[in-house]
Amino acid sequence: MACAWPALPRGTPRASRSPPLSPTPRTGAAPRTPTALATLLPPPSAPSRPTPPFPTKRRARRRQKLLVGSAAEDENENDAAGNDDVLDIIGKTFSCVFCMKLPDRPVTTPCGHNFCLKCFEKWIHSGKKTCGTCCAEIPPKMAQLPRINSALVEAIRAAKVSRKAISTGSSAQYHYIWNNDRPNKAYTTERAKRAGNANASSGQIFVTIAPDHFGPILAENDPHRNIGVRVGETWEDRLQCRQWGAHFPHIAGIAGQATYGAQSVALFGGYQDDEDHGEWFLYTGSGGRDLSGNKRTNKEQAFDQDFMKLNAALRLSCLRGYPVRVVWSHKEKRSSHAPESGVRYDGVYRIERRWRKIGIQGKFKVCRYLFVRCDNEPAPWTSDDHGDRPRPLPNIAELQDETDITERNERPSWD
DNA sequence: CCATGCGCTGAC
DNA sequence: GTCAGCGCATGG
Repeated sequence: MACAWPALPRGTPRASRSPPLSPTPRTGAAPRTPTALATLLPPPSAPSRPTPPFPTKRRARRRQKLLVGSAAEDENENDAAGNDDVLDIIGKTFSCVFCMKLPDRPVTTPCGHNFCLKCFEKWIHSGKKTCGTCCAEIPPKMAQLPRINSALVEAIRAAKVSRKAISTGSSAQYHYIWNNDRPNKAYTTERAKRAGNANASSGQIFVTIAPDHFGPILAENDPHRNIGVRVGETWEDRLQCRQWGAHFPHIAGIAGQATYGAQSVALFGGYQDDEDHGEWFLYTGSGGRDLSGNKRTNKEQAFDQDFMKLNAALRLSCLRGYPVRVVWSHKEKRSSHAPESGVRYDGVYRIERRWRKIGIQGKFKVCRYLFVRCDNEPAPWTSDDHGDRPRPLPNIAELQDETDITERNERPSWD
């Protein structure tokens, strides 16, 4: 398959479609009724109920209206004359030391000069150890792993597009009753105080999405700010990330249900087999680790992973083409695309392939997933003023000899 | 109910 | 730097 992405009509909003109420039991698993887990809470005037924690009645969700959403708005792309000056200034001030153009995936040296990521790597690989502008030394650490300067990315993008007012629509009229008793930040119970935030409990959940909501978090589910969770939004830690709904589990890297699908994944560098290329990456399933001794995690593989539980959730999302939210942590130490600090929401991806292989550790099998970005908003590391467009699938070397492969075989779940 | 989970902290 | 091990949230 040369191109896995169907050509979407230009300007078609591709976001926030909930899966069908009763997923067809293609996998043989019993379909779960979403409403069983979740009941819409009564309006504020109604008497409160302590549980369940989230309302999960699946309503038809409003189509997302994003920055680069509608065809009508696209017509205006060329009238940004007022921004030319800004772009000029940015171009002069921040241009790539190597190619002299506006940097693509910019990285910034401590001396304050910028490179495209690719140009920087070329520069380093050609043996250079100093900045091409001021000859200041480039720290070995940066030479080895340059991190994309997301602030500059933002600045360039802001100069490129004249931001249009976002129509917010009506905000959700309900919120979770149980939430009201919780503080704004993570907190520790009396019993857990000794270990501080290590044993913290989540604070309020600020967004009104159901815990099994697929796709982006829209303005209508953000009654506090009315903007939704935007690509690039960054939080201090997993608990804050949870509070804004991007990824609910506190420790686990996959949010999902075996018979329903996966809502989100976290890239934390916890699995050696993970491999990142920004717009696509290879993700490793969970499990296969010995958690005896009251551990929560363990780096060492102790047995094969199989497609049960969370790994099955990812497999189902792959089959159905559901959108999966992705958050990245600064703990992912091997990637230029990871944030410098905190946890960042990077938009929705689809899982195009799923297979298994012997892990890097050499003994046991791990579940593998090919994630490809598919979001209406540009990624935090690019200065593009548009979201993802169809692109060919990457060539995965480890897939050459693999026979047990699942491919996405339904059209992607976009509106 | 029990098992799992790519966190987090203080203590070395 | 390494390490143990806790509450909590979630799935089953």
